[in-house]
Amino acid sequence: MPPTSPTRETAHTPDHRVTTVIDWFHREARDLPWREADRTPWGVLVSEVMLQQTPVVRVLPVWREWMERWPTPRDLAHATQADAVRAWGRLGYPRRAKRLWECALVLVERHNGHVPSSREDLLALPGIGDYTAGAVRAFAFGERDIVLDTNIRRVIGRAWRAEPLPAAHQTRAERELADSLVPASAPASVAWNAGSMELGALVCTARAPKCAECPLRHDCAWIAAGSPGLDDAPRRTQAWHGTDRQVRGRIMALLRESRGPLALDEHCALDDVDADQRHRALTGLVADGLITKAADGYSL
DNA sequence: AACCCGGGGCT
DNA sequence: AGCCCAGGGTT
Repeated sequence: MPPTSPTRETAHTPDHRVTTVIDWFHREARDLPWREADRTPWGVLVSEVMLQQTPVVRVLPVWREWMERWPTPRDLAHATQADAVRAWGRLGYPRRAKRLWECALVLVERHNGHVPSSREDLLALPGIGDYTAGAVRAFAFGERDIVLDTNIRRVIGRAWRAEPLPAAHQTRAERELADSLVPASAPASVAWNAGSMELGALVCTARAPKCAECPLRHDCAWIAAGSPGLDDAPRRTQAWHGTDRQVRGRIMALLRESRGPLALDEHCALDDVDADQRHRALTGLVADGLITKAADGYSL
């Protein structure tokens, strides 16, 4: 048996903070349907796309409806894009529904109706980026991978680097630190990925962290430094009222609820919207492939 | 690197 | 009323 060098020993001994998060997760994990033993890779993929920028409580009912209607990629591939966009409801960012539907078509055509498990194949799917590819590999297939969403970035930034909030863009150093923290064994890596994400979502939240209940409160570099910098950290304010995004959302809502085409260029429900902005929203939605325009009006 | 893209619930 | 949030694609 070869002697183990100190550096290798260090690299393979999990940081005790990682172990603490894993233990906490085994005690406190929420019961979510896409975490059940009977979950499918397709269900996990759908959940991850829905959870991009949308909180769990809003995703739950829509995910259940999708799984009931379209339990496999083949089922969704037999539906229309309009069906998918309607069933998306008010989750927001409806391009995700379109891409999920396109995803189902690709899975049928190129992967025999199954979700692939390699990073390369996953990244080639529409709407699947770096985060979602890692999440599907970890949570659907139990593979060891790096999953670096905003929650995990915040937990690592605070507990290991004493930083109040993650920077706008990932750095190489951050990526390497995150990589070094992922346990070597696949099951432990999955528990770390899910657990650090859960900790960030429930306890180590962005603006009002519940440090008193945190399993890392005695080991957190940020707390040890006096929890600096949170109040004066820049806020990402995003206007909403009167924006193009709001108008697009209103148009999508009108079309979801309409059975036939709508003459939206002169629709009374959009009377309060500036004509230029209305036109911009409509042409943008057509360009995005979310709606179509015909002689009798717009439809999904 | 910068920009665009929803929406609801909480404080 | 303001603030928060399980990203991805395009330019």
